[in-house]
Amino acid sequence: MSIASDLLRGSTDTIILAHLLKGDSYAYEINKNILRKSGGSFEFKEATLYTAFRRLEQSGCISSYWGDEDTGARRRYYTITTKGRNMFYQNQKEWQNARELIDSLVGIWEDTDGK
Amino acid sequence: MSIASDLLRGSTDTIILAHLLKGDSYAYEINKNILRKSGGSFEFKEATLYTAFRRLEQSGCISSYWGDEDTGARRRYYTITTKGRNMFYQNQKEWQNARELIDSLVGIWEDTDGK
DNA sequence: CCAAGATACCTTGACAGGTGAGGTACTACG
DNA sequence: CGTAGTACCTCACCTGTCAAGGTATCTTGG
Repeated sequence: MSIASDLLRGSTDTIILAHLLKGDSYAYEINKNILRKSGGSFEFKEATLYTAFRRLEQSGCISSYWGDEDTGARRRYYTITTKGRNMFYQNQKEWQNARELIDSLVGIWEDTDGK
Repeated sequence: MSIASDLLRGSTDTIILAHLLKGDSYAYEINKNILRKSGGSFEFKEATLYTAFRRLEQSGCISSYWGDEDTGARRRYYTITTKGRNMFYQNQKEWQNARELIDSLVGIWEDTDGK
């Protein structure tokens, strides 16, 4: 049953910022990109997706504007800000630390000390 | 400042189960082992720690008994159950999947498709 | 001897993020 | 015309974290 969502919880914002680093996009498209990149195994729930974008905008990491398509559903495009870029690099480092920490804590380690 | 706790959120139970896999222990000791293993960079907050143990016991993954030390603070020891063992191996697999997924989503990837 | 710190446990209330369930509006297809 | 896809949004609920408070015992330094 899909990927345990609590494991992704701390990476939601970072994943979104990573996509916007490549250029402006809109929530729905980013989610479909994630689905494709994960080989169909993961995408955000819609409620999670849109609240994440709102959170990121409110904290000044991204800014938005309406697309001007005159056909089909309207799209809200997002741009990553300087603050968002910094946040991303920071989060990326934190992820690397956390990953190594968890790896060392959930692995089947050999004894590290006598006793 | 320390490790972002949201990144650890989904691994709390797995980390505890991993320790109990090596033998019975008590909450405080496990937390200090975590602190030592992380090189002093991480340990659970007490409230988080004890609620996690209670959660695991209520879900049948661990069982507890009071230690019989007749000196010092009393200790509640925990034993991992068969259910807990299965849970651990399951969680460990999920962690590996999640880790790879996040790695692929927060990395600076090269283009994967034309456009 | 007594204060401080370590050991070891516990609970409560607030808060943040994820999510099910619901909604809107447009386009395309058969 | 009904269904499915695109694309957005909101609300109420649940779960896990954590600051803050508490209890009790033992050890160590002044």
